[in-house]
Amino acid sequence: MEDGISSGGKPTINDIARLAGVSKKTVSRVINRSPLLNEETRRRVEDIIRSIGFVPNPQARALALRRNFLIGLVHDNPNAQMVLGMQQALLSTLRGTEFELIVRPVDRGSASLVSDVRAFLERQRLHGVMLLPPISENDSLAALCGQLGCRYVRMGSAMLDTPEQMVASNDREAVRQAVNYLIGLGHRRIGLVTGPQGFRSAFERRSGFAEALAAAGLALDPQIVVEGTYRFESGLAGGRQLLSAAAPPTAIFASNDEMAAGVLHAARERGLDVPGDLSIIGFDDTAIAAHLWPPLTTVRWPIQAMGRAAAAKLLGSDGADAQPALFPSELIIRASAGPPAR
Amino acid sequence: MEDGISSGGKPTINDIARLAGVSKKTVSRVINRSPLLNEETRRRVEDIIRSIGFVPNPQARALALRRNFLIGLVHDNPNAQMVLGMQQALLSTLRGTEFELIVRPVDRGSASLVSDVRAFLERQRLHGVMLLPPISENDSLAALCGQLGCRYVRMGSAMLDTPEQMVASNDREAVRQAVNYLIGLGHRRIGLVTGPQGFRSAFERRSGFAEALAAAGLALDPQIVVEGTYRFESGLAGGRQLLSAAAPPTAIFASNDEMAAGVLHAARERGLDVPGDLSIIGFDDTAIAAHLWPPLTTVRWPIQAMGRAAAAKLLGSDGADAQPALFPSELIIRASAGPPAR
DNA sequence: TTGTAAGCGTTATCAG
DNA sequence: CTGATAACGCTTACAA
Repeated sequence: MEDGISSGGKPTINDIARLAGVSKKTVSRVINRSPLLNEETRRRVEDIIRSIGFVPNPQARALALRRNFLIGLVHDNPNAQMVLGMQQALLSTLRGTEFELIVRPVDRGSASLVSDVRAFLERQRLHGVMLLPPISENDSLAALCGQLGCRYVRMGSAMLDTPEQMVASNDREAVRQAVNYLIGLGHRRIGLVTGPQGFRSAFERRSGFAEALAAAGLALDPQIVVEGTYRFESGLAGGRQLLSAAAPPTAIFASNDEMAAGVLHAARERGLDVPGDLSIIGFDDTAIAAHLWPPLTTVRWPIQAMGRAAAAKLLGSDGADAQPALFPSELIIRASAGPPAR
Repeated sequence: MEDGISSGGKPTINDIARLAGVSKKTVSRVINRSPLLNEETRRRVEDIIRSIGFVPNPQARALALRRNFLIGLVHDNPNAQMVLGMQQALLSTLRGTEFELIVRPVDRGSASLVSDVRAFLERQRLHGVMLLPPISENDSLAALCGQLGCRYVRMGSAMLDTPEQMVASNDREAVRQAVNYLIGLGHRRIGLVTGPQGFRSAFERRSGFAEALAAAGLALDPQIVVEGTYRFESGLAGGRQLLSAAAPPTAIFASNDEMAAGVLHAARERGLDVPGDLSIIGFDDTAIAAHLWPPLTTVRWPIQAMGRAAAAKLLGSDGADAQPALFPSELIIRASAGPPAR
């Protein structure tokens, strides 16, 4: 049994070392792509590794390196679609690497948020974490990561950090475009359902809305602005309110698709034709958007591209710096917005 | 520095041992709730652990135990809502334990599916895995888990395994109820959009459909049965086909909500009133269902309860056996189904 | 360029 | 009941 595999379990670095006639440290160097290694030695060891089907034990590596091969996805997100989209994007980049994804929902309302995350990071010794909005907007969380020596990337609606640790959409600009589109269709009285206060995305979208109106010389009538929660019900309530205003809008921008769906319901309740009597634009291009009737004109942000870039930044592999930090959104024109009937 | 914490890093089991004046093995026993331990010793060690804020290093534990404190979620799922719902449910049970969730999408079409999963399980040495449909229907995968000594729980539309390793809905029964509801409303000609062949859920739902018709003495006319893919587009196409049949149905059961949304579009295209001219029932009660117009009557299965039960089974803690394996679904009556107009 | 010895922080073995 | 001592599989000094 001189050159066999050690008893029972999977082959270890020792087996490879013995078979290759080198020390385990050399095998370790091969695994870790150390540059100071005889090219021939490397080939020989690599051949054996391949033929045996040896895979280094991640637990042992984690212990020795004091660092796990795990990427964390930390979020407290009201938008299931976004979480899942990001997850898919991250995983598509992680696939084929030795990294795995570990998902960690947190409670942004909790007083212990920061200490919870700290405990999580310290325990798991993650290679890096992805922070999704809205907790990505929490600077103490980012500071914590830095302090713990854990890489991080924040996703947000605006640049909140250095480009190396950001993937950002430009919500303000995207909403400007959407509103300009409505103005171009002939709308002069445009209502707004905002997102909840305290969300940066809500702020950015509202700002873009206001800027577009201002640029077109249109007034922002507070009578047709209502705050929502990003949930369907608030869109429904907001829509009812706007449509029962003394001078109702001919178009409504809802700060996300779910609320836009609510506005659409409100329009239906009043027997309004969309887009004939009321144009509606949403934001996010979630699955629901294309499935509504009429299909919803909305803003799509490239979550797949953002997620992949984020993963690349987190892995810190070659070309991580080449990854963009700002990702333009796109107005997806469907049937829910059109020229005003009157 | 006699009784201080060892330099730099976090406290280890050694620090606790020294402070408590016991061996590290004793501390280990306390951590692992060994029964053969002097009660006073235990208290003393526990006090120190608490006061120091010691948390055992999971990487070291994983190495020594050859078993990670991780639960895997393995899926290849077309239904984002389900994946996310299951994730939330699992996490809500894992929260507060030492376990973390690691998400692993796989490709069910791949020839290397089983070996991919094997590699994953062997590498990560998971405590347990949750298998979501449709790959949960793959018996070789389940066998693999058993063989690797990895706990597993499968989610499915029918009992595919022992109750200890199953959380199942009863899709057949649920669809029977849904179709009975349509029959009760007065429908006699009911169309069906099935799920794709090879999916157990599609089979069960179709069976339930057929059984309900048979029980009511109604014929199952193949002219108004069409196979879908569980995607919106196939629902749209299927709806168009059914509605252009020589004798179109007055009601359609779509095997999931996404296809039901497609059927709804098809009805709108023809200017049909729903539910006046056509009743529609879906399955899943995904987010979209309540947001469609009219809100969709559909079948809801208790994914949260299933996920929590699954997590309990995976952890194998007290009461794991008390967890149910079969979870009844519920018909959610909204506005998309009503009495036929004629 | 390669090897030796000493960890990383925990648990298992097997005496006391 | 408790404690030395040796794993677990890999990496980082530090030599050679």
